[in-house]
Amino acid sequence: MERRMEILRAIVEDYVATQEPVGSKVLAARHGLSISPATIRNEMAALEEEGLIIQPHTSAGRIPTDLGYRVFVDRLSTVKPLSAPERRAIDTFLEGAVDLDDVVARTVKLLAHVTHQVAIVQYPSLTRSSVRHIEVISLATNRIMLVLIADTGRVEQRIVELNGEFSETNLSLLRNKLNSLSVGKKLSALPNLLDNLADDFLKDVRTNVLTIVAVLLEMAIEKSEERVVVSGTSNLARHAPDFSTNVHPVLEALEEQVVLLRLLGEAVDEMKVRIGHEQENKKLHGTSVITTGYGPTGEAVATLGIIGPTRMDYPGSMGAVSAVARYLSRFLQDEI
Amino acid sequence: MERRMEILRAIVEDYVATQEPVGSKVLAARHGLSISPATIRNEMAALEEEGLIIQPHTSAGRIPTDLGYRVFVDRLSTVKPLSAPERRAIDTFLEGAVDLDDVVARTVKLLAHVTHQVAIVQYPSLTRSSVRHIEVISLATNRIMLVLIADTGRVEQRIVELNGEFSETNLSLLRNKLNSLSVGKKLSALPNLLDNLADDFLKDVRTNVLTIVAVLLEMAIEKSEERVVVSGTSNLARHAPDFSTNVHPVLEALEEQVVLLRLLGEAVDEMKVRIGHEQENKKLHGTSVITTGYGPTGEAVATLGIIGPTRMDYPGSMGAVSAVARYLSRFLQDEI
DNA sequence: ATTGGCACTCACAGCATGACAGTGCCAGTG
DNA sequence: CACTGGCACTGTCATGCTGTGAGTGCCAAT
Repeated sequence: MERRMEILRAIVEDYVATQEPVGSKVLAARHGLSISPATIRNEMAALEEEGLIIQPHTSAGRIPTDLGYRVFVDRLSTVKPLSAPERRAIDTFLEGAVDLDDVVARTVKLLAHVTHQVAIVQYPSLTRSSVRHIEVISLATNRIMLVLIADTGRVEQRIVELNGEFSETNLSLLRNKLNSLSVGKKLSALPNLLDNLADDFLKDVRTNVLTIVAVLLEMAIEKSEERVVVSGTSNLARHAPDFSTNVHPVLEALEEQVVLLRLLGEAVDEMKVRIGHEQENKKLHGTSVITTGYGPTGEAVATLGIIGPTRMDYPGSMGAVSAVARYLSRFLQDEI
Repeated sequence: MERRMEILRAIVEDYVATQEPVGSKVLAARHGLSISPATIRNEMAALEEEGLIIQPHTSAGRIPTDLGYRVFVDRLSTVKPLSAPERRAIDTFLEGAVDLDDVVARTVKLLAHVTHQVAIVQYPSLTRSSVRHIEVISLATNRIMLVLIADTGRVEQRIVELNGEFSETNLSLLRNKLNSLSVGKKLSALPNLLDNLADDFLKDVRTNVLTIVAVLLEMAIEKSEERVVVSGTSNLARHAPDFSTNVHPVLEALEEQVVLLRLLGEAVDEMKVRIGHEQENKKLHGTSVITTGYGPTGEAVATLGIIGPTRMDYPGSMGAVSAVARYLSRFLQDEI
């Protein structure tokens, strides 16, 4: 049984490396297994029986099934650590980022670069952030801008059109109240915290205050998980000989924020691997996704990951994803 | 001579529609030209002599060269107007956009959708914008956030780390000075306008003021042209049978901001078409680019456009690009 | 100047062929 | 009883051949 798993491992590694169905002979030769091809054939038949490998046609070697990859991944005890140059690359890549946009943009490029896959990075989730500051800026007599600054470095702004005038006095009153009520609190708590805010204002400005609060809540809650960036789509071409059938749906899927967000899922700390048909989205059968959470405090505030063909280098990619997440978390802790 | 051009037009249209080399016979049949195939052959030979068309191999029909497309496009007097449903689609698509990010994101999706090509939209250039407001927000004792709001709707922010304390009094002094000096002025004028600002402050905060001004100028000038968004990359797959050789470099090119910015070029009002080898970037030979400027005042503050295979529907695409630019300009005028 | 006719050229699909990689099965061996 | 060598079998793939058809260029006739 142990030997059979060893053979599965060899098949996966060989197939990932060569992209070609692997037969009993080369397997015996290339992988220092001290058993004969005939024995391997018997084991292979058993593996095929279990649904872990298949042969594309009678006279071909075997390739792993999604289930085969699954078992392979589950039996990995350690992910491949990054090489020294890779570690240095990460450092220099992130160095000198000026703001969160910059950090995220650099990270996603970096991840695409080290894994040679398509990288996806989600901005820190607003619902998991706390308020650092809320600013209300007067742009014109009946027009203000709301700026919401979260402790994760995210900044959201929105212009609000008002009815009639809103005095500078009222503005600073509002600003103070907003901040004293909400700074340090979770964004998800805002609706409750700001519930009665308008009562403290005179009747004639109350509707305006209500409008502003409504917009603020919209910014904080509704738009909250919205931002995701993608990089390295050209890597899809690298891995795909059978292309236009294969890549078109994937590209399509990657263009939809909703799909991406579902792909990343709820931010959790541990690494997740979804292989081929394990994914709900039909367009992404044929690809695997590796995701993990990241966050400045060590607690996940968002997710990042990669997506690539099922025949990918799992140990390597998993190592890279986890390393980049770790670096990013550390960086956010220091800088933002 | 006029007839020859008519034949070129027919060849281009037929080839764009069918994707297949077009021969003299079908040309005579399908395009109501009241001349015989033999005559067409003679004209075709002449067109080939002039370098406007070629035949991929001896026994095949003709396809236009880049130069052929060029002549075809230059002789277009009118671009195809959009259909009523398309116009309605634009309206509903842009309706309800809440801020500039939203507008730009919707526009690029829209453009990709109506043209079935890859769409590129540049954010309004900061150097062509004027200052609407500058805000300085205190986040912590030695940490402030600078927010720069431009009249084009663009908002840039940056966190600035300070040396030691910076009092609330100084903050509002700085805020007032910054705004009174710069509101309504072009961003490009900021360096001169803010040159002596620090002199008005006491010595002990002067370095901090200098830091802040430096960051502000960096935001305004250096980062200025930086933002471009792309959508519809999956459309590349739609048009490409000869794929992995063809699309990989294009995808690569589209991932580089620098390339995109060079592609869009200086924002100018009139529509530009660059066909195949007319482009500097080698990766984009084989594609054509249609760009045009847009801006709320009718004056171009940025560029948008599409990129697709040289064998594209030029009249239709040009119509769509110009219409979307017009709608977007109008929308910005009203809303932002 | 235009056209019908004709010989000519290639690309391409269809088919047969042989080489080859890999398998499953079976009988023999320690 | 697990392992192995041998062998017949199967299906893919590359190769080469052939006929067909689309399309051309040229020429003589109108």
